[in-house]
Amino acid sequence: MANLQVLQTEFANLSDFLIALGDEKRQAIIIALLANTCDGLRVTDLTEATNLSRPAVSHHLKILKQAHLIFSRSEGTKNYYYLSHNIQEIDDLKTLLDHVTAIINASGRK
Amino acid sequence: MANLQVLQTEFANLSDFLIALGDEKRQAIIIALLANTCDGLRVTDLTEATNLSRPAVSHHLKILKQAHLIFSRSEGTKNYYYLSHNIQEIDDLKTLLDHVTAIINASGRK
DNA sequence: TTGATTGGTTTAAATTTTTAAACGATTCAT
DNA sequence: ATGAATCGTTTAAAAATTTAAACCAATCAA
Repeated sequence: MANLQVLQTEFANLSDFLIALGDEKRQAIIIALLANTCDGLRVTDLTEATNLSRPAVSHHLKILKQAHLIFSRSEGTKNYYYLSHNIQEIDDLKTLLDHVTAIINASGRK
Repeated sequence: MANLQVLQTEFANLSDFLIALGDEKRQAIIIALLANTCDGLRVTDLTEATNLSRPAVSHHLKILKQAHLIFSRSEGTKNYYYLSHNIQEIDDLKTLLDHVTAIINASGRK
């Protein structure tokens, strides 16, 4: 039924995800990871792909990880970063968008 | 087919929209507008609904307007703000999310 | 016309975000 | 062990965002 209280909660829960997706640098990281989902990419790979410094990449990876967009695997000193194959937030965001359009349509018709 | 170039364009075109949606203050404005889509809300209404100052509300309204989320109508000195009833970006964002999941699923299966 | 109301803008300050330099910890090869 | 390589962290600086105070323009009522 999507009342406004539910909507507010959905919005709040998706803030980190939306902020993570909105930044162009992080979009570049996501796209680089999308291009290589087989064995993961390391920080140095991503610095080349994005023209960012290593600490900057590391920082954005942390934000993406907190937003549950990526995860990582360690082999010795090497860390491989992947996109999560099952991103719950994608479905949650679609649900939120559906709720918004439902409310807009309902009030427009009354 | 959603290759990566297309995806990059889709991402870039939605940056403003995603950034606009990610901020909690703007979420509060959106929710206030969702609660009243009949005759619109004025800046002073929104300052009460959000506990923001008038310049802050004005600033966020500008960002929301640039993201095509809202529009306004003037009656004399009074400006009424509405949610757009037809937000193209919502459909665009859903398309983008579908492309992302399609790519993730395709590579996970290979 | 005068005074009051509404609300956008500008400037500057405060806050947050982003970045880089330096450092530290761990692993691997020799 | 020793040296090299990988990469996260911390600190501080730079950049961007957000906010408020003050100001200005336009409209309306008297």
